[in-house]
Amino acid sequence: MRVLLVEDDAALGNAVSEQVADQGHAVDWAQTVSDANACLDAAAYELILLDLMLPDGSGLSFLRALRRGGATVPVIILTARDRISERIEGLNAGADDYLVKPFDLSELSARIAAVARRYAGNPNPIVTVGPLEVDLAAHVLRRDGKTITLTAREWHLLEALMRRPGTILSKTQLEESLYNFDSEFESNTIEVHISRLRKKLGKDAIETARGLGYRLNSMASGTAS
Amino acid sequence: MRVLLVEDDAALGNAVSEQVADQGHAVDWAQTVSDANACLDAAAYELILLDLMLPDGSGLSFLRALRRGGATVPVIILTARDRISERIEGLNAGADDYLVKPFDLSELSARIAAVARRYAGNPNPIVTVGPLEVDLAAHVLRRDGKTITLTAREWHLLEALMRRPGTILSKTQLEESLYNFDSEFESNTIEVHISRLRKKLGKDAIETARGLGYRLNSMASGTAS
DNA sequence: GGCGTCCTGACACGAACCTGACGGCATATA
DNA sequence: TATATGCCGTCAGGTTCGTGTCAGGACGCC
Repeated sequence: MRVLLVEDDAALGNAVSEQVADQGHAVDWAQTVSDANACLDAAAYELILLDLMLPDGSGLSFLRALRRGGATVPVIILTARDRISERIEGLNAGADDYLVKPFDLSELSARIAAVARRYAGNPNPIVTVGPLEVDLAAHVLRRDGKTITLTAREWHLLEALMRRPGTILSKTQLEESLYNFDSEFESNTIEVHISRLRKKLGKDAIETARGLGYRLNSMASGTAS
Repeated sequence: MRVLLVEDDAALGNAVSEQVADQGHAVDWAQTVSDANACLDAAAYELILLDLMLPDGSGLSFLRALRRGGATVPVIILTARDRISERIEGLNAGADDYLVKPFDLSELSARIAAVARRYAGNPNPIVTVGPLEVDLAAHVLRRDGKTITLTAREWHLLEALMRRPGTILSKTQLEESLYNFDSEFESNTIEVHISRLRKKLGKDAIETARGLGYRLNSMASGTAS
């Protein structure tokens, strides 16, 4: 994870950033609100550790501005023990959590790990074409609930076909999308890969248009052999 | 939201359930672990408030059992001020948050609101993948009850893979999550670390997809060599 | 039927991957 | 400071398996 630490106290900042780095995360340490904003402009963070008492402005309004801007990044507030109202305000301003200073470093670790776990990620978009469920990002393909494994070439081919479902793509076009150049020679590579794909996806998943090319059949319903 | 309160102290239980109800949520109040289990069988909850000191068993083991069963419901722990280790253990056992007794009721409200907000869109924290139990916070890894120790690099790699179980991650992606930058030139570091990880986790814990990358195999069941 | 296009099993090559070994480096211990 | 320990990146040799090629057959179209 990439973590932004916003904290003006040098000693605490050092300790925390070291601890976070030890946990294997990349840390950027901002000492002021304007530094923090600069960091946010420069990089994307998965977690922000935010001190509320900063020299050039309130961490609270920084947080509120962040949330108003639609940012969903988890924020953990670092706050003093006696400022209960501040903690409440922080949570209401959109913080996910807080740590009371002085805090145990192992507690910090646990909380960061909790956020990391929670952060685990939004699922990838899944496209369905006919009976096929495809998660292009994860390279997961399912048919009737059963997962099908494809090779690299087969994925590229399927991706090319899925980019324009229903429309016919010529062998030349498909070749180009596989190899990024037109093969000067003719070969039947595409035919072979189409054949291999059909064997996995089901015979009718890909339709051939004689003399023109191939297209994904979004209506297919047959079964794989 | 439907909230399950597990708390044996009558006075506190009354106060809390009243407060939660005032916030517009439905509350069920269980005074023992077995009561709580009965409630869970009977209804689905969006939030659990859990006291750790209960007459008929530890709230911690209740929580762990809950998580082991795959439950993703947010859990806020209610704990005494002086029990820091308990709080940490609680977070590691899969709690999302804790409140230190005695707590301000308005703070409780703020925390519930925070959970409600967070609950809106976030997916499951990952604790077990296949035969592996992973405690990211404590950096403890278990397989078949036996703990396995990993080196720093191995942890990062495993974390990256666990963040998206089942999806294929390219070597480049894995490299980035290890080093926070793309290595300009190629080495087989990832391959080597994958090999070392497999030796510890079991051969089939990580699947390789030739030409694409690697993925955690959540179905793995073989034994480590 | 005759022709061209497409399908598909078989096969061999080589890229991608695995893994044991080694040495550099950092940290711990005395 | 000297020694020991363990992690990590590199390398080399071995292995696996994806991929292109080819050939014979099937199919559609005139």
